[in-house]
Amino acid sequence: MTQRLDTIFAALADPTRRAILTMLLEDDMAVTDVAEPFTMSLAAISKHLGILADAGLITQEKRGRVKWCKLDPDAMRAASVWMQGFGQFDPVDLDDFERFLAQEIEGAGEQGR
Amino acid sequence: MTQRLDTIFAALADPTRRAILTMLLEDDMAVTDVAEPFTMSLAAISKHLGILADAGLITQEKRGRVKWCKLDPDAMRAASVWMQGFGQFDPVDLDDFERFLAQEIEGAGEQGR
DNA sequence: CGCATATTCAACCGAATGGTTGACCATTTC
DNA sequence: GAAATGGTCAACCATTCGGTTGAATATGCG
Repeated sequence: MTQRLDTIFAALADPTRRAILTMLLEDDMAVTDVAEPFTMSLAAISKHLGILADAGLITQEKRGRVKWCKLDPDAMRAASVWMQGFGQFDPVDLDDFERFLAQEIEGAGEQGR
Repeated sequence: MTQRLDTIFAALADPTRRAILTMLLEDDMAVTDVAEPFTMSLAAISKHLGILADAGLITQEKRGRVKWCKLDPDAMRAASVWMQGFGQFDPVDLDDFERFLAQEIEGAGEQGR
């Protein structure tokens, strides 16, 4: 479990990867489509997706020559459970969250690191 | 905000730092006392605490020659809010969490990295 | 004052991270 | 079958990370 949290939090620590997760919240996507809004190479995105998959944050399924990426909430839930132990947080204001998402998606492709 | 999530998740990605946070859940502690259960050097722990403080996960206050470390739930809440946007997770079973904590604290000092 | 205690600083080290490029493999399409 | 498309692999590079050690800086105590 400790091992798992390591990889989950490490995966979440990168803004590109978080942006990818928020994109996948909209819909499942092929690797190439995930890469489209970013300025970095396809190989780099492919690596990021690999890290997300290792952490269990997404699953990848190959159908034909395209590999579909899909959000998998289990890992995030595990981390969330851990964090919530540190205090009972207020229920999330989903409007706030949507606004935040819109902003983060918008900024997704702009910078490398 | 994105910047902040970077440092928060990066801080949480290290098992030593998570163990420190769980220790601080019990009570505020001086740096030396935080270091006591670990096998690594005091300087290393001091660095870890600096990273936790930078991320806003703890605050440090110097009183006399001892620096007290105190959990600060705000940063964790910010990250938790972000994560909860990915799915409405079940309310946490606090008994489960306590059991998990006991286990993690126990194992805290055993390994370097 | 002089010594012990609490903590950080600085330099260093090996390993991991995030990115690049170019070659490669697999699948679909003409 | 040849060419285009989707994706990964491998080697490389600069930077960051997690740790070490030894010296330095406060602060408290007899």
